[in-house]
Amino acid sequence: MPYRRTENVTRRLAARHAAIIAAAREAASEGGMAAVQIAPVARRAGIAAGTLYRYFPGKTDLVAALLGEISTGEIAALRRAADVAPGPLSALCAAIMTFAARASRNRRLVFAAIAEPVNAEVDAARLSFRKALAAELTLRIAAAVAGGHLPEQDAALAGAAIVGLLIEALIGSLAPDASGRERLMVQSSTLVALRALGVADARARGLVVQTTLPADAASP
Amino acid sequence: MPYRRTENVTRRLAARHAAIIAAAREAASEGGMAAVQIAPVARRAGIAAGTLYRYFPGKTDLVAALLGEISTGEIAALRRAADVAPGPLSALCAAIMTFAARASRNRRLVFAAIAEPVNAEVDAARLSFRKALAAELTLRIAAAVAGGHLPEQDAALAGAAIVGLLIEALIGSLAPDASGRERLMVQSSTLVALRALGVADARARGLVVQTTLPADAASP
DNA sequence: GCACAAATTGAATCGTGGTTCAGTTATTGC
DNA sequence: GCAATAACTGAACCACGATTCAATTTGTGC
Repeated sequence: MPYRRTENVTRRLAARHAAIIAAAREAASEGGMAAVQIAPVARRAGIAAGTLYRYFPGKTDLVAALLGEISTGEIAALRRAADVAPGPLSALCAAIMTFAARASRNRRLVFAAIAEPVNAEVDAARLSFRKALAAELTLRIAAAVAGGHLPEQDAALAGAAIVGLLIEALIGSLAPDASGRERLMVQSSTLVALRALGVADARARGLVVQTTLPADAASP
Repeated sequence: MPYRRTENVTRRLAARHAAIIAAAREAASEGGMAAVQIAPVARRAGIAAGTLYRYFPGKTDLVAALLGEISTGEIAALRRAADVAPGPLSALCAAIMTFAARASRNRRLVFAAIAEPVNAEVDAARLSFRKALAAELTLRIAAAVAGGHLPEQDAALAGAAIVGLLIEALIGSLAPDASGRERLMVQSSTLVALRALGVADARARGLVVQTTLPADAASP
């Protein structure tokens, strides 16, 4: 019985799988979801178009995988930042700022992942990213409310609202420049977001200024 | 010289032009931008596909016209509501609530118009809708700030943020039901939006409760 | 009714981009 | 080196939806 998939090959296959997703990510970062096309992505990954189909049954699955990866990464970053904060309110602030900071870097990619429809099937994946994001914030908001740091409110509604607020303020039809201004934009947006949750202005300012994000808050 | 376009014909042509846009609007209301396709729209309008091209040079122009109409209508409604309010702050509140209320009705249509990419050319039209919306709010925010009813802030950033906040809270990955709950959702969202601008909670509640919208605030 | 022009039709055409597959190359165990 | 199997290639194929256009109908002025 000649040929059994050897360790070596398995590793190469896995590497390619990753390379394909990475290529899709690059494409999306540069040109949005519209730029995630089979042929270009395959070329970027250094394989033929047909080969891609040995790794993903169809474009839908590729995009879903990409969204999944992005989602996982963003949520993880957000948690990491929140978990090192001293209290519920500063955890919430850290979570918000982290999302804002990361969205402000990779504008295009995050926007594509969160707001660019592709087709009905992929939309499920996009929705679950949005939901995960909102859910994470909702959790933190609820915790802060429970601790008496925020007024009573519908945490789920507030979570969703914050996501929308940040997206539009930072990436939607945003100020076209923002070079260098980014840090300021992130802080201002976070401020508005905190106010939306009922944090008094003075307090919010203090929180935002003293919040330090983990080193990786804005990278991968 | 037989045949000169008579008054009667002109009227019919104009009616068809309107019928086509109306058909496109219906399609978008039901299935989002993806459902705005030449053949179905033409069928709805009661004409053949080819005929549509005598009214619009291409699909892009049709969609742009649709977006323009929606934009004009929404902005007008928003102004109407704000203009009858007694002061800058209640005008702002009325504007926000009006947008929220109208978006909450025609979810699909407003979402399509504001957030569903079609192609690069149409995106210009979509952007200008978003911008017009944000600009209108920005204006009212600036006025309220000037009058000392709101804390100093970047009105443009705030305007954009409010648009995003409302969209996400009301139509994005929103609660799937909302039947009957709509009125409540609109009020809650408006509350959050006002807080985001720095209106203290109690005051915001008062504003929202006492705000009465013009009769047409939620219809065409 | 007739000549003329505009308007309309809808089937054929075209472009784009995802998907398939017959042929080729790589890998493995002996 | 060889047989057996997997992986890979890229050009051909296909689906979908916008656009075109020759043929037809409708409207106008006499």
